[in-house]
Amino acid sequence: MVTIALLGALNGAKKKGQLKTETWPTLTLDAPKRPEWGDLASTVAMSLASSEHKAPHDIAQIIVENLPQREELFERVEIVRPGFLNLTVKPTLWQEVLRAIESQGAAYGKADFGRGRRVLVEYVSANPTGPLHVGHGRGAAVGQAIVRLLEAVGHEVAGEYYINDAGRQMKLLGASVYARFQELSGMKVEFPEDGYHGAYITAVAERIKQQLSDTAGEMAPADLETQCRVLAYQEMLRLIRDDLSSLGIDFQSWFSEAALLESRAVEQVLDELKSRGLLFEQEGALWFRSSAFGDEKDRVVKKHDGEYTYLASDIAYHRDKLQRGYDLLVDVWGADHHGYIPRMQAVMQAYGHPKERLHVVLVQLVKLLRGGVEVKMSKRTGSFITMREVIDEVGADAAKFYFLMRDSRTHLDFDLELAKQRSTDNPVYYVQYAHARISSLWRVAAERGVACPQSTEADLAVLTDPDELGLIRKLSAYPEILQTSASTFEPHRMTYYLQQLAALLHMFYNKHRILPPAVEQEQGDGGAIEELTPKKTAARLVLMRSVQQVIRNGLTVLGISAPEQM
RNA sequence: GCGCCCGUAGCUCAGUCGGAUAGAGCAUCAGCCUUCUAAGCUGAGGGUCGCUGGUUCGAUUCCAGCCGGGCGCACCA
Repeated sequence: MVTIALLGALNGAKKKGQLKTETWPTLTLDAPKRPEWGDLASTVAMSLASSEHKAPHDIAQIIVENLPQREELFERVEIVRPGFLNLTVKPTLWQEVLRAIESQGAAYGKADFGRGRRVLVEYVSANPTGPLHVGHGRGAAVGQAIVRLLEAVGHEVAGEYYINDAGRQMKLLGASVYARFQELSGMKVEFPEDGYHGAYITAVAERIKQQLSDTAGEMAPADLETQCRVLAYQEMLRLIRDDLSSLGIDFQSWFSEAALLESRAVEQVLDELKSRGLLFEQEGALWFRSSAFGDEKDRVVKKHDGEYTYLASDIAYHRDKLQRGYDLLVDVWGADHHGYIPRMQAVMQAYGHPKERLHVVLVQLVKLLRGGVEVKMSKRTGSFITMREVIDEVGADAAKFYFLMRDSRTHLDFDLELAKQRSTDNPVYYVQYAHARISSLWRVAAERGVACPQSTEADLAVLTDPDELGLIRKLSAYPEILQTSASTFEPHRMTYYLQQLAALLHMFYNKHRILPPAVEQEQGDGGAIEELTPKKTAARLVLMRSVQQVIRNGLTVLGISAPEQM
């Protein structure tokens, strides 16, 4: 509404010939850092200075003169030093925020600029060779949050897990389990080099031994090994699904690499590229000319031994995604794969798309701490902390919140002790508690026979206290946070915002009364207690409901529960 | 060596499509106190935004070069 007024002022001034710039810069209004600078500030005057050949201050003056509805909308309009335009809006406008939250409910903050665009978010995609570890957990939380963020701004989104169920890793899995299987049968065997050493491998071997107890004796070793591979794979995939679902994450689709190979999609795709001169043979191998699209060098797709490289099936896989009609592909990868981005973006370009058609979100490692002390993990000995262990210890909500607290590109310190603490030192608890605390207000209100009015039934004009207006202002910022979060694929902005909102709520709650004291309670003669009229109670209840709604909306986007009580 | 990411308070990190005195939490210090839901509340100190140049009316933000950390540079996935 204020932006419209500003735009009106600019256009009005242009009509009168006071301004001549062709197209206005995008008008951004942000909340200034200091309260005395008003509610909203604009820097348009300064950014127009060069194209108008006028002093910023004069331009600001012109804008102010042309502001429509100046009296109705603004309490105060100020021009400060270089050319800041500081606007203090009428408190009545803030009431609109509460009405909007109430009427839009769960939709408050959402947008539809993604309308009509289909997006596929591929995430986790861990090899089905063992349980998920903590790093996968972070990728899972980030992926899910991005799916929901993109949905919230109107995209049609699907989450997909790409299963690497073909190739070397599977063979190693099978061989490792088979070796353990043989050991269980009393044979001395050499364990495969680069095999999987984890205890879970032996556990799988044991189960397989039981399952096959009748028929194992009659099977050829090769068949047995195949059996081991297939059964182990199935078990691992089930394990992964279970782990993910205990994190509250489910995928719309699971895409099998083996199925892709079986459909001969890889051959087709390579033929296609070949016919367009994008493949060439050299030193007995087949190469993709990715350097033609900005990659630093060309890449092998088919090795001299006739095997396809991982890249070959990845090209086919991404080609498949494009053919399924997605307008945007988002891949969530471990940060150690960053070098892979140029060649996959080359694939996009090879198919005539801009490289931005594929957006890769990188997720850095998680460093686990317990009470400030690092929990050492060693891949070599197979003693790593699984995602399951973390969820069992701290709970899915806390795990997700922590995974989403930082920019995914940076290393994350995750303190298990802190994450399970039920104190305000624990950010998850702090935010959820804000929500639960408001729920408890409804319970107490009911006990005391206080009705919780709709915004139309309450006189919101009594919300004039700086703490009240501060909360409302924060609530009004939510849509922009959500939308920025979505368009930059950065869920951590949401967790940060929620912590700030929760902090304001707790401060407010500690300082101000919302409900009148219970009748039987002594009124205490300390005169410093602020006067609480039924009108004020009603308005504050409306405010509290809005805060609760926004916290719930934010947590929901992040896939975290908003408990009624804790 | 080349490429990508990171470098902001003692610690963990936000912020930055260039904007006004750089923010939060933890820790530290100083008070207060047991409250509608309670595991506390209020306040204070703390910074050459890695360094050096450049562009600009204005740079923590953009550019270049350096320093430090991580990762990647396979006919592995």
